[in-house]
Amino acid sequence: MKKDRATIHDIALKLNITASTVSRALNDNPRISDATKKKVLKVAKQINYQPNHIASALRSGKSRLIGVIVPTANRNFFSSVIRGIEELANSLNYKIIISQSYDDFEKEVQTVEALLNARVDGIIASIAKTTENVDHFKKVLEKGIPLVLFDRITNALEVSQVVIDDHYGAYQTVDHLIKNGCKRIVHFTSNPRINIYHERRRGYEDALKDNGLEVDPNLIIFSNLQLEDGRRIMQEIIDSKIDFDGVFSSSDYSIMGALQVLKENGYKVPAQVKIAGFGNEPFTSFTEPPITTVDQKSIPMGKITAESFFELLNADSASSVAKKTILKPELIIRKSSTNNS
Amino acid sequence: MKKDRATIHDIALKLNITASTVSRALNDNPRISDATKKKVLKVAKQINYQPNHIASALRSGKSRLIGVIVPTANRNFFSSVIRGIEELANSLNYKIIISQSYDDFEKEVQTVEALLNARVDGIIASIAKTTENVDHFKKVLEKGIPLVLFDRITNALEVSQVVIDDHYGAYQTVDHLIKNGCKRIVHFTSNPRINIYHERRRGYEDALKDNGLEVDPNLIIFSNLQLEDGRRIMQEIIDSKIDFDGVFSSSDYSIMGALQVLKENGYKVPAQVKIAGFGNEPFTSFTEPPITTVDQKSIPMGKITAESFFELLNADSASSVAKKTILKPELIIRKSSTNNS
DNA sequence: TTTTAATATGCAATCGATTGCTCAAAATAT
DNA sequence: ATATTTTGAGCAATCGATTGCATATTAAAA
Repeated sequence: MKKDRATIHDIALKLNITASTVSRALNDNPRISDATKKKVLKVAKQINYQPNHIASALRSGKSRLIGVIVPTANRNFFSSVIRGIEELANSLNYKIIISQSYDDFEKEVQTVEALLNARVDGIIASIAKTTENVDHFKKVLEKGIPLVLFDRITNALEVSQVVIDDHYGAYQTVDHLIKNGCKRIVHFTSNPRINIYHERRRGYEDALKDNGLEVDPNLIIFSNLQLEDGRRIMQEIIDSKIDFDGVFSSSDYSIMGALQVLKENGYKVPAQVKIAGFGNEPFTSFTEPPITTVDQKSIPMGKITAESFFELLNADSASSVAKKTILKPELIIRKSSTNNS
Repeated sequence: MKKDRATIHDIALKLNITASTVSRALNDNPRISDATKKKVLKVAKQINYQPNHIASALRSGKSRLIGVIVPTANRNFFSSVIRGIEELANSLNYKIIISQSYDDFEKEVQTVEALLNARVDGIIASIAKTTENVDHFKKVLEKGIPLVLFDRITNALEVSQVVIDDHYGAYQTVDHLIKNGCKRIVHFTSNPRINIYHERRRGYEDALKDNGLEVDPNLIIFSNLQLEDGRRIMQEIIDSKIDFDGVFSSSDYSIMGALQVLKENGYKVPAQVKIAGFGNEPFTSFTEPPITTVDQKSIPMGKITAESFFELLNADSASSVAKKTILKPELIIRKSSTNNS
């Protein structure tokens, strides 16, 4: 069990040259002759040399690590985005450190700190639900480290951002529900300080108005949008005898809970109540009936997020090219919201 | 936009002491007086000093990074295990680098290599489905770097491992199906070189035998166990007119596909066909009927995996304490497999 | 043949933190 | 008052790779 790893000095020793030459040979520096390069490569392979990225990072100041912060990797949307980021990053010889904030502000702050100490070359993040203050991200910018936000963004920061047009997605969905006969549509939403919920709600309201329907505040319910929240809220609405014939949720999880409760209470979906969620989580296609939802274009989002990141990374810090990319989401119509079923 | 980060030398300069002293002060070394320590701490805070882990890693040879390789983070089981690992790791001041192999052998090999180059202090992994050769993991061991495997393990390696008792889980499930009247149970399985599928199949066969039923090779179907595989296989079985009254799948995804096809073909579940999956993915409780499945105890598994890892890390490399932990999974009985529905 | 220009490599400093060894000053013991 | 400890810090090397600035050798030009 030999623990010692080969270094460029070991190679140098064997060939009776200096470490500098070895280093240059390995980096394909034109100042080194092909003959030497070949010899170096050969010995490197022979003694199983593996570069020490730590040493290189210290010297160059570049760790080739990117910190990625998501609320939770356990969601189709986030893991797809991560995959998109990872693909581009890996092809450019970067590794990503995935960290989860679990939607907890404190954890997010600590994570940012830890990533900075690990000397990541940049950070890509989607903000936690409970985050109301972004000083920790400001610190990142102050250090001149590239930062790109996606999906859960904030306007308090001058950074590159990638989002979908949440207003559009919600508008399309609600318009679709109305076209299918809904007149009293309940809306599940969450903390309005979070851009995505705010925008989706605006889309909901605008669609109602444009179709000559009234916005009834009693139909707009705030929660954490988990499955249990959907269940609880749906039951409360049913119990309160409020009149409704549709539900549009900002999350697939809470609409799932609502669907369960609706069925438990004998409501026919979509005959009596039409419903739609947001996020296109895979399970929405497994339910009975399958649930209409909005696809967030996670793959392109990951790709574009990574592209924006590397653009920033390669830019001369002076011309900080903070730009906002907005993708169009896609309404996925399934049985839960249509008449002809 | 100042990019320069403070170092211990900056602190030393301000206080007219040496960097060594600062370093010791920050590490609370007893050889430094309290007065000096206080001054150092004060200046450190004042100039917003943040330790450079890279430099420290180079010198100490410890990066305080743990590489975690999973087939995909986009699965409830894996993300739960990751969470368990992360919690313990963070509390000990370690960060984890999560990498996904996407169940691809080549990617796994590259990932291991990349993690080694990043000089992680150890690796925790669940092996990719397509991996048939574990030389890349052997290399990890040869370097004396702690390696712990969970769930998808291999016997070709002398390392600490954490698994559930797959045989037990499968046995319980199949026994349950039989007790509920099934006599011809189809089994969806995958590559038998992967321990979990092999064990689950053994459990399936043993349960049949112990109940006086025959093992019919025609009922054992190999695939990748994705949803589409489940759909395809189920349709093929139906088309082939093979007699069956139950399906036990080694994966929740393929049983989901099977359920869809069964319903599309007019089969009543569970009245005519009883089904059960494995994994307790959240969506199994959302389906109609909800699907009986096996919970893999992901939270304890993550915790125990991390514990085993740190045990190895702290052990004197001589007494390598490779140990295997086996957790009991839990059968979650739902409507898809019971009579009284 | 001498000068100039390429070409190939070496030297030594550097990145920031850590640590074994040395040493001066202060405290205690004889 | 001298000898011995104890305490607090400094010096310099180290981790492994990189790089600006020589330098030696060879080739081409004058």
